[in-house]
Amino acid sequence: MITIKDIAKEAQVSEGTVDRVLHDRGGVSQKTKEKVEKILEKHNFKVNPVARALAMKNKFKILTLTPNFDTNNVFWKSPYLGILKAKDEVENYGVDVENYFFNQFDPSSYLEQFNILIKSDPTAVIIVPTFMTETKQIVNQLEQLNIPYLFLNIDLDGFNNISFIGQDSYMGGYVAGKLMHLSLGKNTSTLVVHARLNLTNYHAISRRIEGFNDYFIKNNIKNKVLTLSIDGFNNDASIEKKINSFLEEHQEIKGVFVPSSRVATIANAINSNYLAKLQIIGFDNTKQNIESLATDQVAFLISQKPFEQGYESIHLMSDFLVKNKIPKNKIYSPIDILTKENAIFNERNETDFESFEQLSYE
Amino acid sequence: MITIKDIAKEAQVSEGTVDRVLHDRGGVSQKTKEKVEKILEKHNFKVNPVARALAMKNKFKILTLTPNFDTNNVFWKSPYLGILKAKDEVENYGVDVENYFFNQFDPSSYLEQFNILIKSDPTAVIIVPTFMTETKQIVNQLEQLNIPYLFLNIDLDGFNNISFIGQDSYMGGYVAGKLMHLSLGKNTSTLVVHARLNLTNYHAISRRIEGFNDYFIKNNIKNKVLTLSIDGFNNDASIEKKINSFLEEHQEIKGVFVPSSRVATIANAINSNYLAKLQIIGFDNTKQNIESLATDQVAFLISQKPFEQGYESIHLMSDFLVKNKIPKNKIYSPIDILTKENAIFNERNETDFESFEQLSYE
DNA sequence: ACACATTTCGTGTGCGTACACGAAAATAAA
DNA sequence: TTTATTTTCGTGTACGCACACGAAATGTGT
Repeated sequence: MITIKDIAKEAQVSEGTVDRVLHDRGGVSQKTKEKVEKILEKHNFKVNPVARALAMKNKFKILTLTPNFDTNNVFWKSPYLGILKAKDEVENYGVDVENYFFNQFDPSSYLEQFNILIKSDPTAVIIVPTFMTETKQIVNQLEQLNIPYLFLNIDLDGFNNISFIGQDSYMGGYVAGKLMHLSLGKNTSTLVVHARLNLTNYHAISRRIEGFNDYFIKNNIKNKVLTLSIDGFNNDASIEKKINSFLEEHQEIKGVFVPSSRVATIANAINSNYLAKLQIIGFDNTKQNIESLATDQVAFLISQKPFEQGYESIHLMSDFLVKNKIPKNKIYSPIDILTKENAIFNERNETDFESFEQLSYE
Repeated sequence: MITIKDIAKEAQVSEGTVDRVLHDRGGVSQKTKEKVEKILEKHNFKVNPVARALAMKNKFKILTLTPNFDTNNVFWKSPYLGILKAKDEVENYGVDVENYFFNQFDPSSYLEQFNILIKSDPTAVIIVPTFMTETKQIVNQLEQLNIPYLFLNIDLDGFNNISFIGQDSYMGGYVAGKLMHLSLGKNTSTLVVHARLNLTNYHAISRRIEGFNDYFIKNNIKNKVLTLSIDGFNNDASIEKKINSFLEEHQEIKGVFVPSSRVATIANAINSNYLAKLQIIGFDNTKQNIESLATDQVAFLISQKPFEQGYESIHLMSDFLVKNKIPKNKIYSPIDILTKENAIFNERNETDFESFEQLSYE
């Protein structure tokens, strides 16, 4: 392993000079700079990230801005746990991680939390860019301060985010279409249920529906798709009423596609006599959803490894800061197909983390 | 962050003494040992793995023993690539990784390579325990030398391996059964094709078949399962002849289940007029198999993330050595359901690694 | 009491890098 | 040329831990 000292000796300069060249700190004459660079190149020198981390202790601060979660809306817990796990791991590299949360249904809370966040002088930021207009403002500030930022889970175009980590929504819907087709055969009717005012993931949701429909179109399969919009997902009684009367009217419906993580809520709302005859497909491996897989209420879940998304986002950013690794522009999570049987194998990482065991010291 | 120095100060001893207590090196009186331990406990002290790694430079050597691969049998390339990627990452922790390969059809080559490996004085070993008898001998040596070992991909019971990383074969087959059922409906016939003399993964293969059959039994679904054994997979012409004449005889067969990674070979051997009418399901995301998904020869692949298996095995062992993390006894890989559509999203990590980009220095 | 062995512990150095400080060299101003 | 100024660079210390070396403390036998 070649070290800075080796380079210095070969270039007949001091270690300090090599360091200045490496980090472009200036104060080196053009001549010696070139000499050192040539030797660096020749040996394909890479700084030892471990030593660097030790020396840099606490020089980096990654702040995250993600939606909060509660018992009703638990999806965002997974990325958060992933972030926590990664936080533990990058701490020793001198990277500090702190989390800020906002209400995913309230744009002003998004901005507000960002304004608190930015005061802590972050080295880099990871955000779930839930609202378009507000994200533009946020990004403006970040770019002025020269702070790198990464988009998590929601993919907005037209920004200079160093990367995006999340699922290809269109293809997620497309796969859902395929599974629906497999389960039902041709010539059936399916119902798409979504919230009317889902500002949050509007983009993702509509892309999923698009993909779902396209599957049938592109493969030339007849499938009558009905759509039911629901006003928010908070009033269980009204959901029940609405969906069951709709199913009453449209007895031909054999499958239900819920292009969001609220599929368990929908499944629970459906009367059991309808439920038994329906193939329901939805998104995300929340606890509730997994439960409804297990009880055969839901046939398939398309999952996107939210835990890993959070986990990876921190590592990606940490590697960017510590090791100067340039990430890919878009990092697509797997489109996991979950059934009753394979679901438990899928959430391994997350449950492992929650029951994390480690000796307290050597 | 609490350091050894802090502990030493609080215990009114030197750093050296704390170090001796931490590593149980002896030479510390019972009294001071207890005093130090109490303070260690109180602060939940953990050594900084980064500093430890820097100080321990090149003290650890992980050796792997895995089957080799070639163009005909490419499955084992993925774990190897995963191992290579991890090797890069753990190098800076003072962990050295070296790989040894054996012929997975030849027990003596397995033993032979191990005997070469063991001479290099490994700190820990990762093996794919392909042969039972020989593994017993190998493990014997390892345990006498007090060398920790981990099983990769193949799960043998009755050993003191610190962990197993791989798939639950039974459940893999079970999920395959479910997919077959979904594709074909009830009351059909399916064909299970496997090699007659597959010493290699005999255990895994038979567990998969078991799971496959159990799906239909447990869910009370009629399905006539026929079985076709093939002598090795090397003579393409003989495979073609055998399988097509079998399909000729049994026109009722609607699905083919290949409980191994050789599914593409089988699919290629089948005449196209049969092929179009068959649902074929097999295992593993090899290049050939993915290809046959894309061309609609194969309907589903059950994949087990071999790249990640290799990758994780190194990190697990490295964490065990460097950070003294105790791994879980069994680590099950996901049972990934691959289709034409989602396959490309599944192999991300692996392809990312092959086209790995990183600045040469800071 | 002494000499000696043994146990117990403190000090110092190295791992590879970051960065502050100040010295030497080069340049500009007098 | 001398002095002041700027540019260029070398030295030293810190990061937290592992481990070698040897000193101090304790114990043993006479």
